[in-house]
Amino acid sequence: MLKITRKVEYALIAMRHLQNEGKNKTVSVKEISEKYSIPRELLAKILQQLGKHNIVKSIQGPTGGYRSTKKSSNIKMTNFFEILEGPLGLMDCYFESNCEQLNNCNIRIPINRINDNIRDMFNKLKLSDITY
Amino acid sequence: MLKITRKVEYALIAMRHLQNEGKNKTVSVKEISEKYSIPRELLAKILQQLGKHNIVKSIQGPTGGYRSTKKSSNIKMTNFFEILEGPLGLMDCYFESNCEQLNNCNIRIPINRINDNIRDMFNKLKLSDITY
DNA sequence: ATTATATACGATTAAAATAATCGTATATAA
DNA sequence: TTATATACGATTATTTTAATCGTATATAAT
Repeated sequence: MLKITRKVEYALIAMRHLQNEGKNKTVSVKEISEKYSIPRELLAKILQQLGKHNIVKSIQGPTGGYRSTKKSSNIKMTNFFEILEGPLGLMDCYFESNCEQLNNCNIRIPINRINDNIRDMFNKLKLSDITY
Repeated sequence: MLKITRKVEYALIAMRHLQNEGKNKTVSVKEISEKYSIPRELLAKILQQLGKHNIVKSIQGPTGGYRSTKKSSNIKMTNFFEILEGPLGLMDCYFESNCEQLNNCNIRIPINRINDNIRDMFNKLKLSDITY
């Protein structure tokens, strides 16, 4: 529990790489996938997702690839995670609750309180805290 | 990602129940499993695990069941989680590293730093923060 | 003593979530 | 025109988590 997924792991590795190597050059998925032994197609999809949300910019065609766009110190980790993994909560009922047990669930309130703390923490944490 | 597992969820529900109802009486797995619609065998195993670590005390035979033992304000959530789920880290290499990529992994250090923060947070958080 | 009702626990099976791959389309620099 | 890049839906494989099963043991009540 509380593990980050490979998807997020790969995304972070790629972002850090773009941050360091990709300042003034575009970096292809191939280059990153080979350097860090990440399945190419999977990484491609991850970067596409990040592209849709303007975390990176894609350039097509040969000599194409990716660059980071926003200043990573502006990107909250909560956002970053949720782009890749959807709503971030210890339990699903933090966001939506079609849970049948809901009525006699006795931990919902305290768990949601803790969830707020975790979200606070990841709101304060910026992508740059990882990529620098 | 970052979700608590059903195992932990069930454990917390049971602990809160023991805390409230089980002050002066033993509570059977059956009672808890029925009240909260938790699979009985699964809950049994969870409580057995907690029993081994003296978080609860088991009494066998008819009229038997469980009681909570330690004061829940003394139980760190880190411990509680790790009894049920093993080492608590965002990535496995926080604890052991037979990871081949390790050399050219570029996010290990920052991720581990964040992990320390999360562990700090869950060390300060006590079971009683959830069960009261 | 016998019975009914509890926990103990290893082994197995089922279900769900993640990870990886495949196939086809499109963009574009050389 | 060709080679090399991203785009993306669909499928398959793998791993993790959840649930169940079967058998053994403890013990209170009768």
